[in-house]
Amino acid sequence: MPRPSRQADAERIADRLHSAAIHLLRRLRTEDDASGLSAPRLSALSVIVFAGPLTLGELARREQVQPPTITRVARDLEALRLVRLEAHPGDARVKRVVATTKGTRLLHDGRRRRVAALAAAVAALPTGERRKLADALGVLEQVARPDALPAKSERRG
Amino acid sequence: MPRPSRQADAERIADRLHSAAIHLLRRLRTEDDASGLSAPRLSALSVIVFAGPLTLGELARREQVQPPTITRVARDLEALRLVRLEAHPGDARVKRVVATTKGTRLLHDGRRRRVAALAAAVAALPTGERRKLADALGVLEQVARPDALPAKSERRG
DNA sequence: AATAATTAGTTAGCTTGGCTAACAAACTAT
DNA sequence: ATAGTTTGTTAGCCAAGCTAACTAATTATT
Repeated sequence: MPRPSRQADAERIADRLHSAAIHLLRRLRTEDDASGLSAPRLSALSVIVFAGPLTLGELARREQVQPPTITRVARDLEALRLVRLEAHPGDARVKRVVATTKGTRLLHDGRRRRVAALAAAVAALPTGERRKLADALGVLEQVARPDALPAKSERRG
Repeated sequence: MPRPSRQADAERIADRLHSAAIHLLRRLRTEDDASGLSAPRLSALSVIVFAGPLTLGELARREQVQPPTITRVARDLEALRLVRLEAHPGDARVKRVVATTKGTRLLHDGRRRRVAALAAAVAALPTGERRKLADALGVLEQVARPDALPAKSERRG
């Protein structure tokens, strides 16, 4: 058979990636009960824990959602005492989100539990397969990043 | 540093995969406008198109959602004339979902558009990186399949 | 200094897509 | 005939996304 064009190849990869991501998350969602946190909350908490204190706007951009969505997530996480909302010194418009000890602890425990089932499946893979997955993670993360997309038809590199 | 245990390795992979999947889908969701179909509808339509006519129950299992969710998705897709709901010959309880020509066409066009941005990012990758991604797709799909996960602590194989 | 423009975040209200509980209809087994 | 099972629907809830419209605070302009 003729070698598929780079474009066709990329589209096939993108399509399968898309589909796999959908099914992966559906599967993981069923594990939510264990951690007690939904995927978006867990994701936001994760950013707060790992990316240190940051403003709501920064968090919204990181999470690729609109400001009102972050307002609610932050409020909910605060009600659970997993984060604190602090005034920004020097700019009274801004609020900073900081993880509490409880939040940090819950993140690690909960997240581990949440991915436990997936981790088990990964651990059950033959070494070669697991290696393939590990090798692709960097690219995957890069491709999943919002700025990975060429704006319209630029960056044709 | 000491080589991480297989378990720790698997957990780290699972964790990053989880995170990447979340961000990937968020990114893709913003492309929804182009196709006019949301991710769940597109996914369901895809199954209907590729897995041929199937019953609502089968579709629900495939999509890993509960029956009422599928009822609604099917109703919406039918309202858009993308699928038809037919009586099952020989069992009046059952409904079969069949893709219309319009549905099949829209799937192919829409899905391509939907993943276009992702495909562009993939196409922009250096060949080696793109190869890594392609190599991991099979494993990724396997891991994303619902039965890939050991139920509780069974299926340790 | 006053005012205009911009920025950060919130509130209100809508939409989609999950879920459970309770049900109707149809099929199957006793 | 009747009891139980299976298939799908209806009703009603919740989470999490969005836009539009707003307040408060900062920055820029006159």
